[in-house]
Amino acid sequence: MPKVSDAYVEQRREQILDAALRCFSLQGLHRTTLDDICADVGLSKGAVYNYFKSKKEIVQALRDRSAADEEAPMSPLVEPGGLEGLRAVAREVFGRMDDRSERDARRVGAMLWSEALLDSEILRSQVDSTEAYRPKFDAAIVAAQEAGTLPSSIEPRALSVLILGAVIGVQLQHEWEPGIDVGAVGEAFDALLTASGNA
Amino acid sequence: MPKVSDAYVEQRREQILDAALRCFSLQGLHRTTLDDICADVGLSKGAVYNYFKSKKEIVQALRDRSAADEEAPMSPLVEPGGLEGLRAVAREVFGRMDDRSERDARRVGAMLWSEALLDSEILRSQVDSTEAYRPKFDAAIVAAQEAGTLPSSIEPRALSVLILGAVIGVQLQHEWEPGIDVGAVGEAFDALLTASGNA
Amino acid sequence: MPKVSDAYVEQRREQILDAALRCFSLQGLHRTTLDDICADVGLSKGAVYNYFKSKKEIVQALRDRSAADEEAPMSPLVEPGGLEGLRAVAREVFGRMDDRSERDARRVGAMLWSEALLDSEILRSQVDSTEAYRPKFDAAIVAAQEAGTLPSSIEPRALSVLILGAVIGVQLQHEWEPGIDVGAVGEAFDALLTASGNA
Amino acid sequence: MPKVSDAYVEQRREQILDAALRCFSLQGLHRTTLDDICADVGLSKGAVYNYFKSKKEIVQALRDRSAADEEAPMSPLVEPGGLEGLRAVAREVFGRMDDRSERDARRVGAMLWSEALLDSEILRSQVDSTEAYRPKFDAAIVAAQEAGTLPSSIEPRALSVLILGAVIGVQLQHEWEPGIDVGAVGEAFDALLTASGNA
DNA sequence: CATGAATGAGCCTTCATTCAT
DNA sequence: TATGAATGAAGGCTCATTCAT
Repeated sequence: MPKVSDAYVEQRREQILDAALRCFSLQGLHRTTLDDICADVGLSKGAVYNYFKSKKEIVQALRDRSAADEEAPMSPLVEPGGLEGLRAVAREVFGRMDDRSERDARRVGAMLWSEALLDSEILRSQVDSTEAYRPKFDAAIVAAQEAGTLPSSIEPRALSVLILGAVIGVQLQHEWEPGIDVGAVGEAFDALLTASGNA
Repeated sequence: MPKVSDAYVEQRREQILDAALRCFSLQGLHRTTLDDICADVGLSKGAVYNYFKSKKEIVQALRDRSAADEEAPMSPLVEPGGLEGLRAVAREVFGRMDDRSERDARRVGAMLWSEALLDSEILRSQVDSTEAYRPKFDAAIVAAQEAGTLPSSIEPRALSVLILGAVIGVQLQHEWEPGIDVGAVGEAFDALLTASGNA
Repeated sequence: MPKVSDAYVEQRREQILDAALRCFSLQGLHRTTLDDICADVGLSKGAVYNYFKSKKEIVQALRDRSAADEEAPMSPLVEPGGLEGLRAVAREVFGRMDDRSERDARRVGAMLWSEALLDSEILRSQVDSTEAYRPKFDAAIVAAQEAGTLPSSIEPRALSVLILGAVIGVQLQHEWEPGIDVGAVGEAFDALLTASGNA
Repeated sequence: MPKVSDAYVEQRREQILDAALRCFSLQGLHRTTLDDICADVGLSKGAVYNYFKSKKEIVQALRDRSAADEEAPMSPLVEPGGLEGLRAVAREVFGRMDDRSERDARRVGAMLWSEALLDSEILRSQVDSTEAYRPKFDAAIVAAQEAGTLPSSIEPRALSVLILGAVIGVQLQHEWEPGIDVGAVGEAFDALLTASGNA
């Protein structure tokens, strides 16, 4: 019978993950030490190890936590769906890239993209979360094609890879060069998509 | 004064970089040790340190070396330029993503994208090399717009960020999921671009 | 002042010691953690620390507890005493080495033999308990010599060391190689002792 | 091609093992840290790890090294063999127990007896080395029985276990209580063995 | 009395870097 | 130049012990 509630445990885990996110964003996954995280969260090493049994588990938890955040902006794919859905998602996603409060999450997210190349568990989580909403992407594309607002010659799956790729790549460039006007990039995407439908 | 010719030195450096590329591709920048690289290249640690004064310098050299490889496929931007140039570049770039012989380079390249978030020198090299051909991108886009084959409402710079982003993001996804059909993605890109010009 | 009876306290202590014995037998004195013991006994760490003020004290208590068990089989040394007493003790001791229910106690006992080399308190307890019955050994030997059933040229003290040593060493070998037939070893001891008396 | 000779490597390994033996004898296997060993041998930790890849490997090497030392005193079992061989071995073994220069080896040896209960590799080495000379023991006993100098009713294997056990147990007692006169114990053994043959 | 979260010293191990040969 | 033994600063993780509830 635990002395503290599950909510307390969950809260502690979140605190630790928040600290880890800050540290990772600042120093990277590998240069951040457990001591850094402990100092940031204000707990001893032993305490942290009561909530996560290894550094890798913290990284995993962070990766899993971000999966949820990635799914939210995809809802327009279902409703209204079609071209409008794709445009709404793009608006949302490109728009959020300037949100300061999510900067650490975006940076660490990008680091995990690299980590996924080397760590099969990270990769699994990464791919799973991407594949979770790819069908919605595909469906929206198909709907747009059927509505005649997107060239029907394009393979839906390929286009969804292309669009998701653009989001990923623009986000990376934006972290490299914060001066990049992601708002304009979003508009360019919107214009391109819209124009291609009027062909 | 060196007893050996510059060519010999350069050759040795290339051998070491080749070995490092293989190791980094396999184990990542941080998990690869100098011993791994030494074992791969068949030299002692002391020898390696005669050509690079630190592990970081090896990483830097690799990053710089890849800059050259990135510039080559961009030549169609100048000649023929315009929409055709953009399409030719895309064809080339997406086409190369399936080239097995460049897989290590692509993987390490992707790792460096992440490293650039943390290391200002890597970032500098990364941004410099990107910015080196971005003007050509922009020029080709402007040319296409003037030729009426691309919507003139799109901000050229934003579109170049979007396109480069797509390349980056598709490459990442392809490394995560080798099953992705990058050829089809290239075609999708081509179709999208072409269609938007006929609006 | 304690709210609970001494009997309750004693019972709890015994439960903890039983758990510790199982853990130590399985993992050794040093590899066993307090958490292991707590898990085995089903108490929290705080509870355990209410009954023993350190891990070392648990080890000590176990060592002290085994002293009692070691004294019991020695009673034949007094009655009937002499060669018969020695033979009876040997029968009893070698016979018990196959008792599954005492296996953990034997294993931990052997671990404490090693620990006694390093810890003066364990050593003290170990030596005290051995020396407690050594006089009886000596007396039985002397009695046998006087009865002419053991060579009088043998120094009693030396023979008692030899016999106790044999018991210790056979027990160790038996734990290393459970296949050893300790019954036969007991008979060999008996035969040797008997034969030497008929010289 | 190693810069240093194999002999140099072997010498370094021996130096480290010697240091480890001193530390283990003083503080035990578990309380001794790598730093203790490094300080004793006068090398850095990194250097020690060039010769042994873990602390456990040092322990193993020590255990294996002692196997050789244990075999040497057993040669009389073959020549002259029989009862005389057994007596000669006993004389040698009990005689060496007072050798100061082998004290650390004896103490660590005893610690390994305990460790063998928990570590299957140590156990393997321990049992292997014991079983290596047990056949010679058995053969000498059989020879003595055939010569009529040992009761033929005794099972040879059981007697060899008993004798080896006596050596082990006496050694342990001697380390606990250095005051024990092992010379006298050796004589007691000799007398017992001799007397039993005259029955 | 019981609980178990928190502490923090300490341990084993790794690895970039140096330097005598 | 090439070698690889040696260095030593960290880093991840463990665990006996404490103490507020």
